[in-house]
Amino acid sequence: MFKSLRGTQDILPEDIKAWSLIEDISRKKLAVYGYREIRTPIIEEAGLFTRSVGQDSDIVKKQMYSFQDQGGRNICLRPEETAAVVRAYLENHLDKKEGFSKLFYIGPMFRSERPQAGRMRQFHQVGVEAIGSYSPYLDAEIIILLDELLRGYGLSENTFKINSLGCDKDKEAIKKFLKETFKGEVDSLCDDCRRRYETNILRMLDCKRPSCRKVLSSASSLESCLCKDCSDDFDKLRQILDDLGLRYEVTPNLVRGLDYYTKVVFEVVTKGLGAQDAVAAGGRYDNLIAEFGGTATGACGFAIGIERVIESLSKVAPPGLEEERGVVFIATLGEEAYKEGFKILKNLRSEGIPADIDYQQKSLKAQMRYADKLKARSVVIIGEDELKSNSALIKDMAGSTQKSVALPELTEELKKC
RNA sequence: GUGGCUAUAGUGUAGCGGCAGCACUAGAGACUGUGGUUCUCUCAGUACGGGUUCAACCCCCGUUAGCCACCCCA
Repeated sequence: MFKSLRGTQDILPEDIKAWSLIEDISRKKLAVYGYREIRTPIIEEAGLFTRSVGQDSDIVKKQMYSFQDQGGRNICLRPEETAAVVRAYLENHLDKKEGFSKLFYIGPMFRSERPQAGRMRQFHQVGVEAIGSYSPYLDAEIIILLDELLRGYGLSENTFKINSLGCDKDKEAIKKFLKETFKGEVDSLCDDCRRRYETNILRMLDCKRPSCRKVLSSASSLESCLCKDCSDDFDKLRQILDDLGLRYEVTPNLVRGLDYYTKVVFEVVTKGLGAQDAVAAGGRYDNLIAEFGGTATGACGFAIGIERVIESLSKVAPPGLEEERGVVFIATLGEEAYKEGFKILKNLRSEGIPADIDYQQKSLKAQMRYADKLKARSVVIIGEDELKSNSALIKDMAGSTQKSVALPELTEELKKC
């Protein structure tokens, strides 16, 4: 027997309701905010991500599904979509056509991590990318949009964490500052932090070990490393969010794992998710467009983890009941009646009335039981007697009443109920 | 990738080194052609591969998968 690959799952009909709900709410809200959908390929040139996400990031180093295709090209399954959207933006000259673009996507991403609750190897994101502005108002809009989306899904207990990494120069300055500050204290840090000191020094700030926290606390006020512009913009963003009444926490140790982030970064954690509690995250990436060969311009975006939203939703709110289709069930007795019933079935469906029939020609009792399971609103019953009089019985399942109707009037009659 | 825990019908769960039970679900039926309640019957299981033993679902090892934490991230 074949099984789905590790870290992948089938989304069954019974689960689909939650998924389409999230997709529908997202599309509606994103349209209100002026975002337009973009779909990019699932496979991309691997270099797209090594360049943008970062050579040293875990995503690139050990989580990408990469392979060589028949032409010897290095291909990978996209581990995230920001880089792909920027690639598409430049490749299709959106920068020339519209200058400022608000784009969103919904789709699967792939990372070969060890699976655990809220962490799949194929997972799905709804994300937005607004390209073409440096304004803190855009940052604010995006954070507000994220808040509205999450609330729209039904997630209300969200904590917004924000921080500023500063521009490219500031980021370098911060790294250098950290390198020098902790030069003499590397030995007192945990194994992970010693590794981070070499590979991704910013991540050290994220360490949860109390001993490391103690050592690192002296560096927690990185805001002092920001240049005036970055610091002013961060202040401005906070001011806007305050004015709009969005609650957030400034989290100085919030660092994103993707290299392209600059200036403001944010993350939303929600309840009921265990260790993988970030439902959404994002930030600015003002260098990426130029990095990919475009004219330097600002950009900002986020991605929401759909599985995590659903997971969290299932903890806070029980799933709703199955939607009523108001289906009409056709029950027949005998071959001739079945033929007639099959015609009626086709006519009802042509009229847009949901209708079903049994394909095994079971006993009437079994057909009725099946009709009940389908939550049929009415059942059309045709047997020998009905065929003789060219009529059918319509049974109302809720009221348990039935009446005889001439076949030519059947569809009209069923439309009424 | 590291560590820990777990694995019994489709689902949820008992059990014992010696015939694997229960509930739900599914299917059939309870006087000729009528659902929901009730009753009866039926289908269906010890994840996989080794080992110990007269005998393994049970003990041991490995594999796989899931869960939890780390790591990382959505």
